Amino acid sequence: MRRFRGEAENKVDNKGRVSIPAAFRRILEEGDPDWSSGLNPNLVIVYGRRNRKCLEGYSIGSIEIVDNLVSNLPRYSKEREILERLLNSQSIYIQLDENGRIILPLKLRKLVEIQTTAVFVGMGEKFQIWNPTNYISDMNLIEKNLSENNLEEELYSLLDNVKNQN
Amino acid sequence: MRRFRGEAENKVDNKGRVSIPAAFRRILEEGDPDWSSGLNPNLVIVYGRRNRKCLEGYSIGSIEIVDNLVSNLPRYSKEREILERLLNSQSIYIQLDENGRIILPLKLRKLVEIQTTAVFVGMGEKFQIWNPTNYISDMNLIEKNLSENNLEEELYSLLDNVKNQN
DNA sequence: TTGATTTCCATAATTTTCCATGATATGTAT
DNA sequence: ATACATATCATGGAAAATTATGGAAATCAA
Repeated sequence: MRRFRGEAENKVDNKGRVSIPAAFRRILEEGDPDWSSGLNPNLVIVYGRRNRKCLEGYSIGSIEIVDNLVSNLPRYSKEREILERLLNSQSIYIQLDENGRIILPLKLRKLVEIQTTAVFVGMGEKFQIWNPTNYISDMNLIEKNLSENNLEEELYSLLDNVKNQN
Repeated sequence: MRRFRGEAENKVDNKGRVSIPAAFRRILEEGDPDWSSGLNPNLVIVYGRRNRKCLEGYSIGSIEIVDNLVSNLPRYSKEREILERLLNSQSIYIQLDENGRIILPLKLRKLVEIQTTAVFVGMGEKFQIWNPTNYISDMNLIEKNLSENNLEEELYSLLDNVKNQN
């Protein structure tokens, strides 16, 4: 499965319309089991991640993996109900329009402080949508953390450890 | 099967009429085997959940899954009888009207303290209907619980464990 | 009849769809 | 490479359809 990669900055009009970057559309199309040439792909936007000033976009395929994991938990267990709250109540289906745009409801724009511009950030199996300024801050925070503690090499070495466990 | 996602706050008039959020209607339509374009879908409202100040709405398809689970229990077992009580005697069929509304009987509104406004909360295979204030409290309770006990990570890791069991 | 319930109509606000345009890019033949 | 034709993309505006909601007429029940 191909992944969401790269960054793009697009305009948001006062109805909340934004273009999804063309590169991301291709991934959404591939990831939507109902999609076929000529149709407009669906996606899911999750807005409920704690401590995170951004929205997250998932292809239908990716979100179904998560949904199915939740569905395998005991139906009325506390854990499942909490997860449904975090994942389902705090998310919405959206379908791209004919021009490759979606509309971000006002509620979500306010939540992540998006007004006239949105940054789309590829994150592999999902992508994020940021207020441009907040995105820069978040990037700087990561950079700072990495350089101050010289973490980069250590971080990448994590990858090999994971591999060894498989 | 698509899932109930997102939150919506709608007015309840003094006859008990409320609009079902349009996004939820689509799911109810898809989930009702008798539905076809032009008709109004049915749903089931369960009001028998203990310790929970909300109503729960199921598509016909979803409630049948739950019903079947109950039917798989020994016919005259105590457990089955109790579950039939909670799920069957404490629930009703409702059909949407021409405008996408249902009427919530006074009895149910009193039960969950709904007066002029109701919040609809997507919970995957079902949705919940809350008094707005009670919903906020419930959400805060979850938040608090998650952050105080640093449970979020643990909760998400549950998903990975589930995966490993397959 | 009288109160309650259901059906039907009306409307403002929102959302969706459709069309238009300039900017980029992609391609093709000379 | 250059020039020209063809797509695709990001964006704006406006028409059309849908939603949420209130009120009134029609039906029903006791």
